[in-house]
Amino acid sequence: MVAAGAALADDVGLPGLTMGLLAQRLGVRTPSLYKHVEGMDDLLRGVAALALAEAGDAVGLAIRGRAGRDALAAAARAFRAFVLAHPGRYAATVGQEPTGPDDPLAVGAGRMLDTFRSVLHGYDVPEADVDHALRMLRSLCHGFATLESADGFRWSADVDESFEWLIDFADRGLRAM
Amino acid sequence: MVAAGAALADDVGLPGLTMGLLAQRLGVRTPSLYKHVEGMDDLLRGVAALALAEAGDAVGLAIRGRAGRDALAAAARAFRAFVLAHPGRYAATVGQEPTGPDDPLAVGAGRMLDTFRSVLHGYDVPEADVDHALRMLRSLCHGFATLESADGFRWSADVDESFEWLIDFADRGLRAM
DNA sequence: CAGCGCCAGCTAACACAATTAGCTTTGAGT
DNA sequence: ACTCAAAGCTAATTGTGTTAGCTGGCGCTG
Repeated sequence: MVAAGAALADDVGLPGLTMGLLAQRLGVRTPSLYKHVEGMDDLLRGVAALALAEAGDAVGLAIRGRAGRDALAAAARAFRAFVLAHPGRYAATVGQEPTGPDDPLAVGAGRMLDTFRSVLHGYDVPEADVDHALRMLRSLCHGFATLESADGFRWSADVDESFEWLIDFADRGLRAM
Repeated sequence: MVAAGAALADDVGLPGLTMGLLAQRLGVRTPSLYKHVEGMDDLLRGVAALALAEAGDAVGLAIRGRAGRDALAAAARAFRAFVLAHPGRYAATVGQEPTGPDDPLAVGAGRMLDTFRSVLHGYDVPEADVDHALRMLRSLCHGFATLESADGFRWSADVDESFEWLIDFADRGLRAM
């Protein structure tokens, strides 16, 4: 049922995700949803956790057997592809605070983080800089993907090309450390 | 009145910005707001336009008289500072599509863009790469600032330090072109 | 100065989303 | 066959956005 909510969010956008619409899509009356979910907030946290887990899996799978520039490019592309394919569920992840360390939300985020950390292993990043580099990669990927999925890049140049350029930029910067 | 809406959004968060609360803060009944604004959507677009204009001014002012690394650092810091100081109104800017080329939203975005373009003038970026570099800078700044304002950086390392590191990274990458 | 019309407020009312309470059905396990 | 819990339903409440239609004040014009 959280899965149905995630699919609906992808279809109609996160703000369009409504209890009534979800119930309708499930062929059920609205109050029945509360037998499965505590409320809208709970649903959103569930969707966010699902998105994080799926995205983490996709990125983790993409870098399997790769290292260095290959791994970075694969991870970035997989991340962007996921956000573009599932804009609604990804949007649910921003602004969610895990309730505790074993919250599915926290473990999903942690796995994603570990994946990017392993990408950095392919570069000579000093230990003290790893956290900063991680945040940089996250800001880049998150910023690009969310701007693109919100139609934030309106002017001319080709967006795919920009993304490849961006991967290249990050790779050169990391190799130069 | 749009200004009051923006201030309220900063106080209570964008989702907390409600017609009723805004009316209350203005000492007026809710329906009276519709004499000044067409509705919630219109209000949000107004807030977004205001935020874009203010942010553009702040960044433009920050780089005055600077060039190269100085300009880049000043622009990035001003941008981040604005988003942190005004999280609500900045959040209103994402996902807004300008209705036309003379929409205040579009001109605000354009001015911001030009400012960053002038920052790039301080580097030897080939003409063909300027758009890509612009998108990279926007993704970096937007991604970092939004993640930070949504409390997306939970783990240890110091966030200010990460941001300075990120400026440095971008500077080195741009100088190496 | 009287009258006119507009601006900005108000009340009443409606639509729709989230949520809760309490009843009913159904199906699995004893 | 009996029990009970899961999952559905209807009815009702609250909160938010929005529209319709009325009203009081204030500047203008005759």
